[in-house]
Amino acid sequence: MLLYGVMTSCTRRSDETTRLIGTRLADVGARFTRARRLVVRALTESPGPMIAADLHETLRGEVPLSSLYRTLSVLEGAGILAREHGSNGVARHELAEWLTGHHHHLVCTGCGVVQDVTPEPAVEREIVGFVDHIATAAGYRATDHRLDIEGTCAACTSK
Amino acid sequence: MLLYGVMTSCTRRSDETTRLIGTRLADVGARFTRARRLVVRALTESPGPMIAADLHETLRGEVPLSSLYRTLSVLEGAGILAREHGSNGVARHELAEWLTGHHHHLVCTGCGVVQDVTPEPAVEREIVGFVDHIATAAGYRATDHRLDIEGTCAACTSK
DNA sequence: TTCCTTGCAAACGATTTGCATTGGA
DNA sequence: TCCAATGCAAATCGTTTGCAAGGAA
Repeated sequence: MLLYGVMTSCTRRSDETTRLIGTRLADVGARFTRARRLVVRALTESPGPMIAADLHETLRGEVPLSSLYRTLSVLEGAGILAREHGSNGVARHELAEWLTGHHHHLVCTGCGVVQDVTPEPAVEREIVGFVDHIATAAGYRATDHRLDIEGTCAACTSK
Repeated sequence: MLLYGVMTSCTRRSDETTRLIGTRLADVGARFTRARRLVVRALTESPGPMIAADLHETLRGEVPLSSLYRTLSVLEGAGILAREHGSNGVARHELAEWLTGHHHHLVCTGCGVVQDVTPEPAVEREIVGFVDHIATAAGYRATDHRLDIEGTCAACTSK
């Protein structure tokens, strides 16, 4: 069985996640402020990474853009968020994998939505095996990998 | 056996590649100008994708920045180049896969160099299988995939 | 009280575009 | 010849930062 949309199905654990995040912030001498809670919550409830503009709109004026960017920067510096860049170069933000679990991304070329996918453990093990094989053969020591799958989501396929 | 650095080992075919590119440009009503030849050559000789600033420097004043960007845009519009975005959001450019063959990227977290890797066919087939499996299970129809392997290259590992 | 955080406005850097000029088929 | 391509300067856009004001421990 394949799990996807991990975070949305884990909201019952959001208080535990919140506690972990508070601790991590304290570790780097930062506070768990209102804006930071709002951003973490929005990302926790999202099925995939979000860009700053989306967050800004979702938080409807609660957090001005510059503060939002600073919030994202602090959370990333604390290792709570991860940043990546979509095909247009705009930064996408999501909770780090130590909070969500390791996962990959399905990118719909139709509507642009990005969705998390967690392969079943056996599949992920195979992928890791190939990644190590490829890296080793090229003289690299692999530390991480990112698999983006492009395609059309169910809704866009039926259009 | 693993092949990597595909393009550098294929320079003997660069005249054929050049012809294909000229044809493709003609198809979209564009000319194969000096600047476009220079950019294509630089990318053909590179072991991996390049950012605009690198190209600008490599072409040492031969092509002003704005023209370089327009050149990249035209070549991408014609399907000759592909664009992706590194961890800092800066666009990286490379020849499209119909010219280079399908490949993935090894990203060195030490020196930032990005190198092409072409897995052996059996490995690539397995990867495609997993990609389809994962996409299908989530209701997507996979059309493409991108695998970025992060790690440390031989030089950085020994440092 | 002491820092951390906020919000506004201004600065930045990568990329794009208007416009007059140049150049290639 | 004629339309595409060029190059400069100015404009965009996402993102970052200086600085003074506000807030939590």
